[in-house]
Amino acid sequence: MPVKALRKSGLTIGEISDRTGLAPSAIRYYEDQGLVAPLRTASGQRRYDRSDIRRLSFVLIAQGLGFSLGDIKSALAGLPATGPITKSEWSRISRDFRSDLDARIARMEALRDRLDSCIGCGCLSLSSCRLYNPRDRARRRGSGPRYLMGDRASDLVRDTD
Amino acid sequence: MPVKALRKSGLTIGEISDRTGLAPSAIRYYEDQGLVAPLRTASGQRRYDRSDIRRLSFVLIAQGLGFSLGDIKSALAGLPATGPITKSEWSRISRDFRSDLDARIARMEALRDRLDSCIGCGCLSLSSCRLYNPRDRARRRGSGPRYLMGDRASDLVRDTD
DNA sequence: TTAATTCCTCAAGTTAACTTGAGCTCAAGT
DNA sequence: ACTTGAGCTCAAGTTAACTTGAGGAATTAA
Repeated sequence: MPVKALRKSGLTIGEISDRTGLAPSAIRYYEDQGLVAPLRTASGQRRYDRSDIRRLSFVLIAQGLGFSLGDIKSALAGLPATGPITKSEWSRISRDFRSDLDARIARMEALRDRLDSCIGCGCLSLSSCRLYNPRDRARRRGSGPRYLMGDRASDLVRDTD
Repeated sequence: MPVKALRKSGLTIGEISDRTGLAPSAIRYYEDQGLVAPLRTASGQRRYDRSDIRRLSFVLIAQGLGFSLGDIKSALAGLPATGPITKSEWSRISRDFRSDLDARIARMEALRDRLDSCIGCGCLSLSSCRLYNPRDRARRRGSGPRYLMGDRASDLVRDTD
């Protein structure tokens, strides 16, 4: 039989850690959160597919851009939980993710371009200001109900400050 | 004397809350963090300047874009802790903040434009990939030392996945 | 066959950014 | 004068995203 026929059954968590820069504990945590689903050996050790490196790299990057694991899980929804991911599947992710990214980019650009004029002129207290986009990003940390950015924008309509 | 001569001594926390959409508890928290410094009445109640609405709106927006309160505090450093903020002062903030914003925008655009090709082709595992920018954003949550995105990029050089 | 690594699970700790609640004071309306 | 709605402080709880540590099993290197 061909020399290079037998492939290892998968990558260990340590190898994945080395390849992605993620701590093993973080990788296990992502598994708990349903972001990655490695196989197990008979003795219970995790074995990852090579494609999981790519998957986890995506998690890392999207996270660095401020997306929550929940956001990322949604973006990844529909991909096969295990096994290689095709180029067309990544393309779909790309399309779905793009609107999110575009919205964020637009907001950043608006802040960048308007910091002078917008903040300087008091526009920030207008509910119509582009920087307050109620439909974008439901950021929440801490507990209990918290209204989202822009939810009470009606209170901001008066521009007397 | 002129009819409208006497101005109220300042805005209460409730008024600030209504105008910014921030919960009073959040506003007090920001004060603890040094982001705003209201005066106090003889009895100890907080009294805000009108300019604090603008200041807090900036906090809200920057936060929504993923900046930490620490980042924002730095951006705000140098502004007078209390009293009105001039247009030129906001312009300075704008300039200082702009490079941060530009870096983020660039990274988002890179991800947006390269999701297909970059992730699809395995470029994500290259340390040279633009999406891994070691100098950008030291995100940390949780405890203990954690290496930053890109710190171990050398482990990612092999592109065999 | 040790000895050293690496891995496993599970519980508990950590940080940021707040919220909630208790207990009390203050201010505003009638 | 009173009652009710704001405010105040301080301690403790919460969520996300992990880390750390204890106690134990499995792999790998020598």
